[in-house]
Amino acid sequence: MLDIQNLRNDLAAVATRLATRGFVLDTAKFERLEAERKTIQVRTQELQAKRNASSKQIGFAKSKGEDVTAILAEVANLGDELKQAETQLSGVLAELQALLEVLPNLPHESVPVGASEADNVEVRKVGSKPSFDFAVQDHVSLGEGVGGLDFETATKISGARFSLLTGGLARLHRALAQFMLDTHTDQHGYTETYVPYLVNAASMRGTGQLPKFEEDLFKVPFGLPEQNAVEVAKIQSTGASSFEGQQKNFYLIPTAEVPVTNMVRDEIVALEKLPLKFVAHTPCFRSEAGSAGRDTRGMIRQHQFDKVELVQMVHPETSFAALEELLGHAETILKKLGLHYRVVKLCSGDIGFSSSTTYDIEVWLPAQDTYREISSCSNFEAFQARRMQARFRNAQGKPELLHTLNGSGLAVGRTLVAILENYQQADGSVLIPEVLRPYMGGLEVLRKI
RNA sequence: GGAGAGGUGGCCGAGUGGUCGAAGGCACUCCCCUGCUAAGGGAGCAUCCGGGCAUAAACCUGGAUCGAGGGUUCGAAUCCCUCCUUCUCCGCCA
Repeated sequence: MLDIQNLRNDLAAVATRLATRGFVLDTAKFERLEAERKTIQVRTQELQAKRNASSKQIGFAKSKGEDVTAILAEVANLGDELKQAETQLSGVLAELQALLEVLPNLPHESVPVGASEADNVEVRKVGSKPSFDFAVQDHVSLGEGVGGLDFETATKISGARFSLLTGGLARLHRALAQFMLDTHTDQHGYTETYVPYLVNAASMRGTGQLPKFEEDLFKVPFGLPEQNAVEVAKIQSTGASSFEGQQKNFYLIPTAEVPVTNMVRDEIVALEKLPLKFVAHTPCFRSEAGSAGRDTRGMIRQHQFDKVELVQMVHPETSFAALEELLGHAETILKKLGLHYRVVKLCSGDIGFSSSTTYDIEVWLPAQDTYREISSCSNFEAFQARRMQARFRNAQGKPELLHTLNGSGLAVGRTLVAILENYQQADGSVLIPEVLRPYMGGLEVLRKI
């Protein structure tokens, strides 16, 4: 969430910066709501002050045994007016909040301005493309060739966009996750974290998935069955205010970013504990709404995939240094695996909703003859922290919003794809990168069956 | 799932309708005294949001917040309802 002070003080500048990411801010609406808010809030607070003063008087008078009927008469008709003002105020505040919640973050000034993916800026290339003196296969035929990659059965069990791994491939998948976790905990100073995969709406709101991107999530109803509008109205007409609590939803996490970052929601972290660095290996669930027809072959785009996620909560002054550091941590994995990749700085039109600055790491996939995203590392500055009220106590002892960052280190499924394609041999077997062999019981190659 | 007890500031904890945003303690900050591994005295010390204010800080002033939401009342931390959540015991369970 953006700082509302920012919008109040310099609405035009905010609108201009949001425009660079293709977002049109309805400034007229904001100004109207803000003006309404101001008058109504001032009036409401005046009425409240009046009521509070009178009530205090009554208490005071009563304690001295004086007659209070005169004061009581005075406040008698204040009630309705106040109630009306309060209702109006909460209505305007809710509207403002709704407007604010769907505003994306401001791109950092260092972010290149651009409209789409095509305007992203390549930062560096690391390693080089492997050369093959035979016709390369893609990961699907390689996986089926060495045995253990089975989309047909996955489709039977669940449907499209799921995969099933068995045997050596399943172990390689596990080996990758273990290797990544070990590297980040042993060498990069992250604390390993095991987190819930089902989270509540407040957590999704905190990191920015809700309210705007509900259709991208898997929602799991829990508790009482969902009521229809008529039933809801009936329940509410009985004066029950608890309707909300009787039926709720869980959401399957689309990334470990959600549960891990929300660890600090509504917390005030001691200064000396910063930076907080967590790593978690979790499955991720995405509905992939709107991506029908894209990447339908293979493991590139799935409803369920594993990812090792790096999350940091840092002092605002160090967040951009932390982003570079975190990006380096993700790159380390690719380097150790001997995979060729490039780092891309996303342009203003391509960065995610909550992000201020994002680097993507794209791994080389020979069969597709292209680079594919395998990690995304972002600094959210205070955007998520403001939504979550995640703070630290600064040197002056005052609570201040943290900066949050995260990045994939790495997407496990796509790393598996990259290894299959980059380490393939002429005979259809796949070499296992050396760093993974200890995790594979010493196995050096996945042989074609 | 059943029974019971709780949820109050950074932490502990008092508070059953009225000068309560909240005693006391711990921690922290500043000052004084004393002097050397620590003691005494004093002061300050929740958060968020408005208005004064076009702007940073400061200041003045108002409002909201005692798990959440709703209700009763001139007035709610306190009474009522619902929900969430923690703990203890029992049951069930990987």
